[in-house]
Amino acid sequence: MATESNRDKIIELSRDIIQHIGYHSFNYKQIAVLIGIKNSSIHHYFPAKEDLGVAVIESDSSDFNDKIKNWNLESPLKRTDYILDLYQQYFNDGMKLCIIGTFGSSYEDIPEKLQTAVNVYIEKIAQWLSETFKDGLASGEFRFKGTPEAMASAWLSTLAGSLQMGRLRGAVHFEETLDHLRNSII
Amino acid sequence: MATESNRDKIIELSRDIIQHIGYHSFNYKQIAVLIGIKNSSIHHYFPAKEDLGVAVIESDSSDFNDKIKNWNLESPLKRTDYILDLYQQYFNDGMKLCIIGTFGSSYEDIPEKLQTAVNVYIEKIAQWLSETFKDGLASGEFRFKGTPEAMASAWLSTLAGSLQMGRLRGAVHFEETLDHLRNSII
DNA sequence: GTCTATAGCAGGATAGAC
DNA sequence: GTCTATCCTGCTATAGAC
Repeated sequence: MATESNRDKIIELSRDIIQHIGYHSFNYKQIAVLIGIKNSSIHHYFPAKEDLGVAVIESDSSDFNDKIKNWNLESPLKRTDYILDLYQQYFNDGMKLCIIGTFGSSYEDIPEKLQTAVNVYIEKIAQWLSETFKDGLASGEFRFKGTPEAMASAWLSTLAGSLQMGRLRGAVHFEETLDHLRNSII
Repeated sequence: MATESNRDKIIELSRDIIQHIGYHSFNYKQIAVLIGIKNSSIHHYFPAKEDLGVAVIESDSSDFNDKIKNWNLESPLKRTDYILDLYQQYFNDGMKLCIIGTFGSSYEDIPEKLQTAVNVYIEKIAQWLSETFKDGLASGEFRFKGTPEAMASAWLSTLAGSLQMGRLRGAVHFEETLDHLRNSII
Protein backbone atom coordinates (compact mmCIF):
# COMPACT_ATOMS: atom_id res chain seq x y z
CA MET A 1 0.00 0.00 0.00
CA ALA A 2 3.02 2.28 0.53
CA THR A 3 3.57 2.44 -3.21
CA GLU A 4 0.81 1.64 -5.64
CA SER A 5 1.94 -0.17 -8.77
CA ASN A 6 1.33 1.42 -12.15
CA ARG A 7 -0.87 -1.52 -13.00
CA ASP A 8 -3.16 -0.71 -10.10
CA LYS A 9 -3.09 2.99 -10.92
CA ILE A 10 -4.17 2.23 -14.48
CA ILE A 11 -7.14 0.20 -13.33
CA GLU A 12 -8.18 2.74 -10.74
CA LEU A 13 -7.94 5.74 -13.05
CA SER A 14 -9.64 3.87 -15.88
CA ARG A 15 -12.51 2.96 -13.63
CA ASP A 16 -13.04 6.57 -12.63
CA ILE A 17 -12.89 7.86 -16.20
CA ILE A 18 -15.20 5.13 -17.50
CA GLN A 19 -17.74 5.99 -14.82
CA HIS A 20 -17.61 9.62 -15.97
CA ILE A 21 -17.57 9.36 -19.76
CA GLY A 22 -18.17 5.71 -20.64
CA TYR A 23 -16.09 2.85 -22.00
CA HIS A 24 -16.04 3.97 -25.63
CA SER A 25 -15.06 7.56 -25.00
CA PHE A 26 -12.34 6.61 -22.57
CA ASN A 27 -8.93 5.97 -24.16
CA TYR A 28 -5.39 4.93 -23.27
CA LYS A 29 -3.94 8.39 -23.67
CA GLN A 30 -6.11 9.90 -20.95
CA ILE A 31 -4.69 7.41 -18.47
CA ALA A 32 -1.14 7.75 -19.76
CA VAL A 33 -1.15 11.52 -19.25
CA LEU A 34 -2.48 11.23 -15.71
CA ILE A 35 0.19 8.72 -14.68
CA GLY A 36 2.96 10.33 -16.68
CA ILE A 37 3.78 7.43 -19.00
CA LYS A 38 3.14 6.75 -22.70
CA ASN A 39 0.08 4.90 -23.90
CA SER A 40 2.23 2.12 -25.34
CA SER A 41 3.25 1.36 -21.75
CA ILE A 42 -0.34 0.66 -20.87
CA HIS A 43 -0.46 -1.92 -23.63
CA HIS A 44 2.30 -3.71 -21.74
CA TYR A 45 -0.15 -4.41 -18.90
CA PHE A 46 -3.31 -4.63 -20.95
CA PRO A 47 -2.62 -5.66 -24.57
CA ALA A 48 -6.15 -4.89 -25.71
CA LYS A 49 -8.63 -2.31 -24.47
CA GLU A 50 -11.10 -4.99 -23.55
CA ASP A 51 -8.53 -6.58 -21.21
CA LEU A 52 -8.42 -3.33 -19.29
CA GLY A 53 -12.21 -3.13 -19.38
CA VAL A 54 -12.53 -6.57 -17.84
CA ALA A 55 -9.98 -5.67 -15.14
CA VAL A 56 -12.00 -2.56 -14.28
CA ILE A 57 -15.23 -4.50 -13.91
CA GLU A 58 -13.59 -7.21 -11.83
CA SER A 59 -11.90 -4.64 -9.63
CA ASP A 60 -15.21 -2.93 -8.94
CA SER A 61 -16.87 -6.27 -8.35
CA SER A 62 -14.14 -7.24 -5.91
CA ASP A 63 -14.56 -3.97 -4.01
CA PHE A 64 -18.27 -4.63 -3.81
CA ASN A 65 -17.56 -8.06 -2.35
CA ASP A 66 -15.44 -6.51 0.37
CA LYS A 67 -18.15 -3.99 1.16
CA ILE A 68 -20.99 -6.43 1.55
CA LYS A 69 -18.87 -8.60 3.81
CA ASN A 70 -19.05 -5.75 6.32
CA TRP A 71 -22.56 -4.64 5.50
CA ASN A 72 -23.93 -8.12 6.11
CA LEU A 73 -23.04 -7.80 9.79
CA GLU A 74 -25.82 -5.21 10.13
CA SER A 75 -29.62 -5.19 9.91
CA PRO A 76 -31.35 -5.37 6.49
CA LEU A 77 -32.44 -1.72 6.72
CA LYS A 78 -28.89 -0.61 7.46
CA ARG A 79 -27.67 -2.66 4.52
CA THR A 80 -30.04 -0.93 2.14
CA ASP A 81 -28.95 2.41 3.55
CA TYR A 82 -25.34 1.50 2.82
CA ILE A 83 -26.01 0.86 -0.84
CA LEU A 84 -28.11 4.01 -1.15
CA ASP A 85 -25.24 5.89 0.42
CA LEU A 86 -22.81 4.32 -2.05
CA TYR A 87 -24.89 5.68 -4.91
CA GLN A 88 -25.04 9.06 -3.20
CA GLN A 89 -21.23 9.02 -3.16
CA TYR A 90 -21.12 8.28 -6.90
CA PHE A 91 -23.42 11.21 -7.49
CA ASN A 92 -21.41 13.52 -5.25
CA ASP A 93 -18.18 12.52 -6.98
CA GLY A 94 -18.83 14.47 -10.17
CA MET A 95 -22.10 12.69 -10.93
CA LYS A 96 -20.39 9.54 -12.09
CA LEU A 97 -22.31 6.43 -13.05
CA CYS A 98 -22.06 3.02 -11.45
CA ILE A 99 -20.10 0.38 -13.34
CA ILE A 100 -23.12 -1.72 -14.20
CA GLY A 101 -24.97 1.37 -15.40
CA THR A 102 -22.24 2.64 -17.66
CA PHE A 103 -21.41 -0.75 -19.20
CA GLY A 104 -25.06 -1.74 -19.26
CA SER A 105 -26.09 1.29 -21.26
CA SER A 106 -23.55 0.41 -23.97
CA TYR A 107 -24.12 -3.32 -23.67
CA GLU A 108 -24.92 -3.89 -27.34
CA ASP A 109 -21.62 -2.44 -28.44
CA ILE A 110 -18.97 -3.91 -26.16
CA PRO A 111 -16.91 -7.10 -26.68
CA GLU A 112 -18.39 -10.35 -25.46
CA LYS A 113 -15.82 -10.65 -22.66
CA LEU A 114 -17.04 -7.39 -21.21
CA GLN A 115 -20.67 -8.40 -21.52
CA THR A 116 -19.94 -11.56 -19.60
CA ALA A 117 -18.06 -9.71 -16.87
CA VAL A 118 -20.93 -7.24 -16.42
CA ASN A 119 -23.45 -10.05 -16.33
CA VAL A 120 -21.56 -11.88 -13.59
CA TYR A 121 -21.22 -8.69 -11.56
CA ILE A 122 -24.84 -7.63 -11.86
CA GLU A 123 -26.09 -11.06 -10.82
CA LYS A 124 -23.98 -10.81 -7.71
CA ILE A 125 -25.60 -7.50 -6.80
CA ALA A 126 -29.05 -8.85 -7.60
CA GLN A 127 -28.39 -11.84 -5.39
CA TRP A 128 -27.25 -9.69 -2.49
CA LEU A 129 -30.25 -7.36 -2.82
CA SER A 130 -32.66 -10.30 -2.93
CA GLU A 131 -31.19 -11.79 0.22
CA THR A 132 -31.27 -8.46 1.99
CA PHE A 133 -34.95 -7.98 1.13
CA LYS A 134 -35.73 -11.55 2.14
CA ASP A 135 -34.04 -11.06 5.51
CA GLY A 136 -35.92 -7.82 6.05
CA LEU A 137 -39.26 -9.46 5.34
CA ALA A 138 -38.45 -12.33 7.71
CA SER A 139 -37.49 -9.96 10.52
CA GLY A 140 -40.54 -7.79 9.93
CA GLU A 141 -38.35 -4.81 9.20
CA PHE A 142 -39.56 -4.59 5.60
CA ARG A 143 -43.07 -4.65 4.20
CA PHE A 144 -43.81 -4.64 0.46
CA LYS A 145 -45.81 -6.40 -2.25
CA GLY A 146 -44.18 -8.98 -4.52
CA THR A 147 -41.14 -11.17 -4.10
CA PRO A 148 -37.67 -10.14 -2.84
CA GLU A 149 -36.34 -11.01 -6.29
CA ALA A 150 -38.80 -8.67 -7.99
CA MET A 151 -37.90 -5.87 -5.58
CA ALA A 152 -34.23 -6.48 -6.35
CA SER A 153 -34.97 -6.08 -10.06
CA ALA A 154 -36.77 -2.81 -9.46
CA TRP A 155 -33.94 -1.51 -7.29
CA LEU A 156 -31.28 -2.38 -9.86
CA SER A 157 -33.17 -0.57 -12.61
CA THR A 158 -33.84 2.45 -10.46
CA LEU A 159 -30.34 2.74 -9.00
CA ALA A 160 -28.73 2.66 -12.45
CA GLY A 161 -31.25 5.14 -13.80
CA SER A 162 -31.05 7.49 -10.82
CA LEU A 163 -27.46 8.47 -11.61
CA GLN A 164 -28.09 8.94 -15.31
CA MET A 165 -31.24 10.99 -14.96
CA GLY A 166 -29.80 12.76 -11.92
CA ARG A 167 -26.94 13.95 -14.08
CA LEU A 168 -29.44 15.67 -16.35
CA ARG A 169 -31.99 16.84 -13.82
CA GLY A 170 -29.86 17.60 -10.78
CA ALA A 171 -29.60 16.73 -7.10
CA VAL A 172 -33.31 17.09 -6.30
CA HIS A 173 -34.23 14.54 -8.93
CA PHE A 174 -31.56 12.16 -7.69
CA GLU A 175 -32.55 12.38 -4.05
CA GLU A 176 -36.25 12.05 -4.80
CA THR A 177 -35.43 8.81 -6.59
CA LEU A 178 -33.45 7.41 -3.67
CA ASP A 179 -36.24 8.41 -1.27
CA HIS A 180 -38.69 6.55 -3.44
CA LEU A 181 -36.58 3.41 -3.13
CA ARG A 182 -36.27 3.71 0.61
CA ASN A 183 -40.01 4.21 1.01
CA SER A 184 -40.81 1.25 -1.21
CA ILE A 185 -39.66 -1.32 1.34
CA ILE A 186 -40.86 0.02 4.69
CA MET B 1 -47.08 9.54 -46.71
CA ALA B 2 -47.13 7.69 -50.03
CA THR B 3 -43.42 8.30 -50.46
CA GLU B 4 -41.18 9.08 -47.53
CA SER B 5 -38.38 11.52 -48.24
CA ASN B 6 -34.80 10.38 -47.77
CA ARG B 7 -34.44 13.05 -45.12
CA ASP B 8 -37.22 11.45 -43.08
CA LYS B 9 -35.82 7.98 -43.68
CA ILE B 10 -32.45 9.11 -42.38
CA ILE B 11 -33.93 10.45 -39.16
CA GLU B 12 -36.10 7.40 -38.61
CA LEU B 13 -33.34 4.87 -39.22
CA SER B 14 -30.85 6.87 -37.17
CA ARG B 15 -33.25 6.97 -34.27
CA ASP B 16 -33.69 3.21 -34.34
CA ILE B 17 -29.97 2.52 -34.55
CA ILE B 18 -29.13 5.02 -31.81
CA GLN B 19 -31.67 3.38 -29.53
CA HIS B 20 -29.97 0.06 -30.16
CA ILE B 21 -26.26 0.87 -30.05
CA GLY B 22 -25.96 4.48 -28.85
CA TYR B 23 -25.06 7.80 -30.43
CA HIS B 24 -21.29 7.28 -30.52
CA SER B 25 -21.34 3.83 -32.06
CA PHE B 26 -23.86 4.80 -34.68
CA ASN B 27 -22.34 6.18 -37.89
CA TYR B 28 -23.34 7.60 -41.27
CA LYS B 29 -22.38 4.51 -43.22
CA GLN B 30 -24.87 2.29 -41.38
CA ILE B 31 -27.68 4.57 -42.51
CA ALA B 32 -26.31 4.98 -46.02
CA VAL B 33 -26.23 1.22 -46.60
CA LEU B 34 -29.79 0.77 -45.37
CA ILE B 35 -31.16 3.47 -47.65
CA GLY B 36 -28.91 2.63 -50.57
CA ILE B 37 -27.06 5.92 -50.85
CA LYS B 38 -23.52 7.04 -49.98
CA ASN B 39 -22.65 8.56 -46.65
CA SER B 40 -21.64 11.82 -48.30
CA SER B 41 -25.27 12.18 -49.33
CA ILE B 42 -26.32 12.19 -45.70
CA HIS B 43 -24.01 15.13 -45.10
CA HIS B 44 -26.13 17.00 -47.62
CA TYR B 45 -29.06 16.87 -45.20
CA PHE B 46 -27.10 16.92 -41.96
CA PRO B 47 -23.67 18.58 -42.37
CA ALA B 48 -22.47 17.45 -38.95
CA LYS B 49 -23.33 14.37 -36.94
CA GLU B 50 -24.68 16.47 -34.12
CA ASP B 51 -27.22 18.06 -36.51
CA LEU B 52 -28.60 14.61 -37.16
CA GLY B 53 -28.54 13.85 -33.46
CA VAL B 54 -30.60 16.92 -32.67
CA ALA B 55 -33.07 16.02 -35.42
CA VAL B 56 -33.45 12.54 -33.93
CA ILE B 57 -34.19 13.87 -30.46
CA GLU B 58 -36.64 16.46 -31.74
CA SER B 59 -38.37 13.87 -33.87
CA ASP B 60 -38.82 11.58 -30.89
CA SER B 61 -39.96 14.49 -28.77
CA SER B 62 -42.48 15.49 -31.40
CA ASP B 63 -43.86 11.95 -31.54
CA PHE B 64 -44.21 11.97 -27.78
CA ASN B 65 -46.17 15.21 -28.01
CA ASP B 66 -48.59 13.60 -30.45
CA LYS B 67 -49.01 10.60 -28.18
CA ILE B 68 -49.82 12.49 -25.00
CA LYS B 69 -52.36 14.58 -26.86
CA ASN B 70 -54.40 11.40 -27.20
CA TRP B 71 -53.46 9.88 -23.87
CA ASN B 72 -54.63 12.98 -22.02
CA LEU B 73 -58.19 12.22 -23.08
CA GLU B 74 -58.16 9.21 -20.75
CA SER B 75 -57.98 8.64 -16.99
CA PRO B 76 -54.67 9.05 -15.12
CA LEU B 77 -54.32 5.29 -14.62
CA LYS B 78 -54.84 4.65 -18.32
CA ARG B 79 -52.25 7.32 -19.09
CA THR B 80 -49.64 5.61 -16.94
CA ASP B 81 -50.51 2.30 -18.57
CA TYR B 82 -49.89 3.87 -21.96
CA ILE B 83 -46.39 4.95 -21.08
CA LEU B 84 -45.61 1.60 -19.47
CA ASP B 85 -46.82 -0.01 -22.68
CA LEU B 86 -44.60 2.27 -24.72
CA TYR B 87 -41.59 1.04 -22.79
CA GLN B 88 -42.76 -2.54 -23.21
CA GLN B 89 -42.75 -1.89 -26.97
CA TYR B 90 -39.18 -0.60 -26.82
CA PHE B 91 -38.15 -3.72 -24.98
CA ASN B 92 -39.97 -6.00 -27.40
CA ASP B 93 -38.39 -4.26 -30.39
CA GLY B 94 -34.95 -5.77 -29.91
CA MET B 95 -34.50 -4.42 -26.39
CA LYS B 96 -33.82 -0.92 -27.55
CA LEU B 97 -33.41 1.96 -25.13
CA CYS B 98 -35.52 5.09 -24.92
CA ILE B 99 -34.02 8.25 -26.40
CA ILE B 100 -33.56 9.97 -23.06
CA GLY B 101 -31.90 6.85 -21.66
CA THR B 102 -29.46 6.38 -24.48
CA PHE B 103 -28.45 10.05 -24.72
CA GLY B 104 -28.60 10.47 -20.96
CA SER B 105 -26.16 7.65 -20.34
CA SER B 106 -23.60 9.32 -22.61
CA TYR B 107 -24.49 12.83 -21.50
CA GLU B 108 -20.95 13.82 -20.48
CA ASP B 109 -19.60 13.10 -23.92
CA ILE B 110 -22.04 14.59 -26.40
CA PRO B 111 -22.00 18.10 -27.93
CA GLU B 112 -23.75 20.86 -26.03
CA LYS B 113 -26.52 21.13 -28.61
CA LEU B 114 -27.45 17.52 -27.96
CA GLN B 115 -27.34 18.00 -24.20
CA THR B 116 -29.73 20.91 -24.52
CA ALA B 117 -32.11 18.97 -26.77
CA VAL B 118 -32.19 16.06 -24.32
CA ASN B 119 -32.77 18.37 -21.40
CA VAL B 120 -35.73 20.02 -23.08
CA TYR B 121 -37.22 16.67 -23.99
CA ILE B 122 -36.80 15.12 -20.56
CA GLU B 123 -38.39 18.10 -18.82
CA LYS B 124 -41.39 17.71 -21.07
CA ILE B 125 -41.79 14.08 -20.01
CA ALA B 126 -41.26 14.98 -16.35
CA GLN B 127 -43.92 17.66 -16.63
CA TRP B 128 -46.42 15.29 -18.19
CA LEU B 129 -45.77 12.61 -15.57
CA SER B 130 -46.15 15.12 -12.75
CA GLU B 131 -49.49 16.31 -14.08
CA THR B 132 -50.71 12.78 -14.56
CA PHE B 133 -49.84 11.88 -10.99
CA LYS B 134 -51.42 15.08 -9.71
CA ASP B 135 -54.64 14.34 -11.58
CA GLY B 136 -54.68 10.81 -10.22
CA LEU B 137 -54.29 12.01 -6.64
CA ALA B 138 -57.05 14.56 -7.10
CA SER B 139 -59.44 11.98 -8.52
CA GLY B 140 -58.56 9.48 -5.80
CA GLU B 141 -57.35 7.00 -8.39
CA PHE B 142 -53.78 7.16 -7.11
CA ARG B 143 -52.44 6.89 -3.59
CA PHE B 144 -48.76 7.33 -2.70
CA LYS B 145 -46.37 9.14 -0.38
CA GLY B 146 -44.53 12.27 -1.51
CA THR B 147 -45.24 14.81 -4.20
CA PRO B 148 -46.28 14.15 -7.80
CA GLU B 149 -43.00 15.75 -8.87
CA ALA B 150 -40.97 13.32 -6.74
CA MET B 151 -42.90 10.38 -8.13
CA ALA B 152 -42.20 11.67 -11.64
CA SER B 153 -38.48 11.73 -10.83
CA ALA B 154 -38.59 8.16 -9.58
CA TRP B 155 -40.49 7.01 -12.65
CA LEU B 156 -38.05 8.67 -15.04
CA SER B 157 -35.07 7.01 -13.36
CA THR B 158 -36.74 3.64 -13.23
CA LEU B 159 -38.08 3.68 -16.79
CA ALA B 160 -34.67 4.55 -18.25
CA GLY B 161 -32.99 1.93 -16.08
CA SER B 162 -35.56 -0.78 -16.74
CA LEU B 163 -34.58 -1.06 -20.42
CA GLN B 164 -30.84 -1.05 -19.72
CA MET B 165 -30.91 -3.59 -16.95
CA GLY B 166 -33.63 -5.55 -18.74
CA ARG B 167 -31.27 -5.95 -21.67
CA LEU B 168 -28.79 -7.68 -19.39
CA ARG B 169 -31.13 -9.59 -17.14
CA GLY B 170 -34.00 -10.46 -19.48
CA ALA B 171 -37.75 -10.14 -19.74
CA VAL B 172 -38.54 -11.19 -16.17
CA HIS B 173 -36.36 -8.43 -14.75
CA PHE B 174 -37.92 -5.90 -17.08
CA GLU B 175 -41.49 -6.83 -16.27
CA GLU B 176 -40.85 -6.96 -12.54
CA THR B 177 -39.57 -3.40 -12.79
CA LEU B 178 -42.65 -2.17 -14.65
CA ASP B 179 -44.89 -3.95 -12.14
CA HIS B 180 -43.08 -2.18 -9.33
CA LEU B 181 -43.84 1.16 -10.95
CA ARG B 182 -47.49 0.35 -11.45
CA ASN B 183 -47.85 -0.81 -7.85
CA SER B 184 -46.15 2.30 -6.52
CA ILE B 185 -49.04 4.60 -7.36
CA ILE B 186 -52.15 2.59 -6.50
C1' DG C 1 -29.62 15.33 -54.62
C1' DT C 2 -26.28 11.96 -55.37
C1' DC C 3 -21.93 10.59 -56.76
C1' DT C 4 -16.41 9.78 -56.58
C1' DA C 5 -12.42 10.91 -54.43
C1' DT C 6 -9.89 12.30 -50.82
C1' DA C 7 -8.40 14.98 -46.87
C1' DG C 8 -7.73 14.74 -42.01
C1' DC C 9 -7.76 12.99 -37.58
C1' DA C 10 -8.10 10.02 -33.58
C1' DG C 11 -7.34 5.93 -31.42
C1' DG C 12 -5.96 1.00 -30.98
C1' DA C 13 -2.16 -1.73 -31.49
C1' DT C 14 2.72 -3.54 -32.59
C1' DA C 15 7.97 -3.65 -33.30
C1' DG C 16 12.09 -3.05 -31.50
C1' DA C 17 15.63 -0.21 -28.88
C1' DC C 18 17.02 0.90 -24.25
C1' DG D 1 8.89 -1.59 -17.77
C1' DT D 2 9.12 2.31 -20.56
C1' DC D 3 10.35 4.56 -24.61
C1' DT D 4 10.11 6.15 -29.89
C1' DA D 5 8.31 5.29 -34.11
C1' DT D 6 5.03 3.65 -37.00
C1' DC D 7 1.13 1.08 -38.95
C1' DC D 8 -3.61 0.51 -39.66
C1' DT D 9 -8.29 1.22 -39.46
C1' DG D 10 -12.61 3.60 -39.08
C1' DC D 11 -15.02 7.63 -39.20
C1' DT D 12 -16.20 12.65 -39.90
C1' DA D 13 -16.19 15.84 -43.21
C1' DT D 14 -15.30 18.47 -47.68
C1' DA D 15 -14.52 19.46 -52.77
C1' DG D 16 -16.20 19.25 -56.97
C1' DA D 17 -18.30 16.64 -61.05
C1' DC D 18 -22.75 15.05 -62.84
